[in-house]
Amino acid sequence: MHRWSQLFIPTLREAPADAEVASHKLLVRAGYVRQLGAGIYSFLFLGNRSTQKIMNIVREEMDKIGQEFYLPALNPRELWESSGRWSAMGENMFRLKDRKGADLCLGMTHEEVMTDIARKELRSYKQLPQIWYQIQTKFRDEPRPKSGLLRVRQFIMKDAYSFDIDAAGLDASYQKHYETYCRIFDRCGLKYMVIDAHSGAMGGSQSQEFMVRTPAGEDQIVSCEKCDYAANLEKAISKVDPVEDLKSEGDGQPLEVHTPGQKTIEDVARFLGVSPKNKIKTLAMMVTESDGDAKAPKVRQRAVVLLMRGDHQMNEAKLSSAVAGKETRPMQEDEIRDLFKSPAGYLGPLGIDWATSITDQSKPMLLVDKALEGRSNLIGGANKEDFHVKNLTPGGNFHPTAYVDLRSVAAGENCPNCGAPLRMDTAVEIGHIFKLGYKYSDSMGARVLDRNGKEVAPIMGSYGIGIERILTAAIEQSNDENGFWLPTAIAPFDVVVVSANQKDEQIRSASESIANSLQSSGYDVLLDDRDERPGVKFKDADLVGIPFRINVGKKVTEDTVEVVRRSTLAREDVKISAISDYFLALKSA
RNA sequence: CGGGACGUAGCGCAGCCUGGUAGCGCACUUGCUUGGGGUGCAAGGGGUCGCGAGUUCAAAUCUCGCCGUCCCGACCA
Repeated sequence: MHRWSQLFIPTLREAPADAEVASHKLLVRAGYVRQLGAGIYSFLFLGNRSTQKIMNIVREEMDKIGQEFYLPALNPRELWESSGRWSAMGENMFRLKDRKGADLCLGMTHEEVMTDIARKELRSYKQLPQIWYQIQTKFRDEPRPKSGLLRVRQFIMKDAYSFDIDAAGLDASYQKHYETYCRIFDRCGLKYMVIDAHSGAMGGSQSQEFMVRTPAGEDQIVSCEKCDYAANLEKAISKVDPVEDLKSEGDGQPLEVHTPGQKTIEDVARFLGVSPKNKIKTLAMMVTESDGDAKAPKVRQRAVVLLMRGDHQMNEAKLSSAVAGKETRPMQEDEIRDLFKSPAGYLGPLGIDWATSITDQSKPMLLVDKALEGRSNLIGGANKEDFHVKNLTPGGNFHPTAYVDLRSVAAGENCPNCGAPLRMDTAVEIGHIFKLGYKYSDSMGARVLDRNGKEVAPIMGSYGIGIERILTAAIEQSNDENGFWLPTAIAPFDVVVVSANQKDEQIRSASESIANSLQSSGYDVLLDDRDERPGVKFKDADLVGIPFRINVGKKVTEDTVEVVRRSTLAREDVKISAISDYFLALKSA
């Protein structure tokens, strides 16, 4: 049993001025954390108790499917060179030199170290599958740390890695993690959802994120109320209602129309009396490509032009996938003139020699959004100031390099599975499971012998959970102006026993004995034995996230105390002799 | 990295425009008081005014540079 009077729980009446989101304000006010620098936080007594409980849950569940390791945060450069990520990680990686001048970095993730162990030690399919995990500190030099503990530069992650002999094995390891993650987040008492995620530059075939809805989050997620479809906006797809194409005009060949001063989609559509749905939006981008020479790569810029339906928005993550993760940026004015021979506002696909396939690197690419596939008689720019073109038909009078999905889903569009309207929410990512494939075993040279004595690369998965984000998300889900309440499993204490008046001997001793008996029944009890006025103690009790409170006051003369549930503030008189049973019943309920 | 704001006691802020004794609330210490929702009274302690340079007889205040923090954007395996 812990006595408040002996503890360091520095609660604040006011939130720090630079805290914006609820969890940040409350974590500081409740004395869980203190800030040391941008995206760097110290965990004090209560904060540490909570994250330790979270880690214990994670550990208990992970131990059922894997083995716990503990890897170094300090990594040599050569290791990261071997996977190609020393340069790929860019500025997000903290780098330092040792006294001999050798380069080191602080680990952002541990595919490299795990794969290094695997390549040195794993020899046979008989040793597979393996699931190795750790709970360890990660360092990422985020360009913009923000929102208290939501985006930080040093944080604790449970990261796990699986090694299997084949894709079926990976499926099984992945599924184990899926189920384990559900158990972990269920035990932590979170309301979460699992969504399809964008694979990003990690590649890989499948990836799902565990998300908690909250306005404080940074991710946009799309979900269907009717069925279980849910995806990150970076990945989400939807059904679009069919659009009636315009009738061809004249001989059906591209037909220039004078559109003086009409530059935007809306202007042109209004001017010509058509819907933006019959217009083509032309986006001019440049992609940075290298020739793949690892030692002295030649880098060059190449034009990539995107065509979208006039009323659709381009999604950067989808574009990134379409160009295999290469860097893209909008074209500058002179680059636009070079390619289109026209000012912006009148750009279109005609008159340019486009690459005929994705593999043809010699010409500019024309990527057309799938929503335009099969459409006809669209209106686009003429590549000539003050002119647009009618009768544009993809695959007819111009030929896309490829049709790809580039479109951002919008709220209210139709679910790809069941057709019901989709909703959009912001959310915070608390876990991510990932089929990596052969990326690291290939690049780093991990090999085992298969059943036929043939050398093969093991197939990998990686799986992460943000420990502090579980705490933060729980607070975002359950707070009011007076504080927050955590699920019992991750709260620093199960119950706080508030002695309303330490000077009243009967109240004081009743508080002691209640706290003692609950503690010996297996609850984590905090006894507020401070010589403070009751109001101060109640305010603090409401603030610090403990789910239950027992008020010990004047009613002790009737052998009665008051149990307050923080989430609802519902209170109930309970006989002192029945208090253990009362909590026992709660636990089994 | 681009745009914006801020930096004065542990926390929240005023003072700066118009240069001249550094102030308020909370917290803290001591005493009394009070005892079911941040009790009241009194007396105290605590500040290189982010750092550095410049202007001036004199700088928290004006000028320049740097650092730090937050917000928007870019970015975010």
